[in-house]
Amino acid sequence: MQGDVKLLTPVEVGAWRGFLRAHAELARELDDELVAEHGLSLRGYEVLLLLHESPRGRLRMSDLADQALLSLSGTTRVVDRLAREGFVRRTRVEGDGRGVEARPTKAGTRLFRQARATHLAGVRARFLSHFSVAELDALAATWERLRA
Amino acid sequence: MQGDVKLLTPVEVGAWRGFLRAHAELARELDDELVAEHGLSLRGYEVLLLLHESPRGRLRMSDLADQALLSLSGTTRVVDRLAREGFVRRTRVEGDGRGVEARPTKAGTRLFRQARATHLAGVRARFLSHFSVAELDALAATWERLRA
DNA sequence: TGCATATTCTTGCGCGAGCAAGTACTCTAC
DNA sequence: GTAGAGTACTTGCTCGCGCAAGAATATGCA
Repeated sequence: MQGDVKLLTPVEVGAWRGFLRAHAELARELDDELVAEHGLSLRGYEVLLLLHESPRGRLRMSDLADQALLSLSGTTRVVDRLAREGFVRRTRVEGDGRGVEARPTKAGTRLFRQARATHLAGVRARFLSHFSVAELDALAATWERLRA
Repeated sequence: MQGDVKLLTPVEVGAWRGFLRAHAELARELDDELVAEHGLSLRGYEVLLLLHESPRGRLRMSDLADQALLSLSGTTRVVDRLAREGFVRRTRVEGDGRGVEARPTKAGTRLFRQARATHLAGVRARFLSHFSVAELDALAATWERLRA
């Protein structure tokens, strides 16, 4: 019965489960850190990041959803929360009455900058610092390869 | 203001966000696949896997929680669901009346073997197949390094 | 022994997520 | 210009998760 399926080799298990475990632990730690120091979830940070990175400093809900790998309804609620706390504002899209854009308020930008310092330090300490530039390059290429 | 913080280099961004994105997409796809073909969540699969891998074919709730990187209460509910569907059974731990062990039923083992075929094929197709053995080895070493 | 403390698991509660249905607006075709 | 189809977002619902409190059992120590 076991023989029906070819199981993974130890190396394969190491590469795959290590990946899963690394992600689970990093995500949890980085989220805890942001929440503890800024009261901002990793999701909230990600949204503020995407907004700040976008060319016009704002994004339509659907674009935000795409970039955040989040459902549209999920995006609505993240933006709800950020808006309720005063970090983001909704505006109607010029020329399309159906559309809504989210953009950071001043307070949102301030929070983002502070949170970014924490977050980048965390990512460096827990992830980036373990690799040489060449290794980072190899990793980046790795992820790129998966997308094809 | 921007100058206060040293931002990530493009390579760093590629390595880090690629990692996040790869995980998000793989996890979603593999979960969808298992649910569609076997009505089993990735969590449920993981629990069945851990139970089947464990030396005695069963695990205490707390050990299962540790290995699954899940809270104890979360573990209680996953096992609840699997038990309700008849794939897992709870038994009291011999010699410790507080303890509970989970172990697969026959149906659970059958489901696991079927799901494993699907899942391994999915992991190979979406992840493992993109790498040489040497690359897998490097990846495994990568994750090992993060744990220290 | 017997009582306080610790351990193991479950339960109550609230939150963040997705799906499907609802609402509001736009576009197409006649 | 208006009906019907399409698009963009929000809302209702349900589910999975963690935390904190609770229940049951075990342990330590007088």
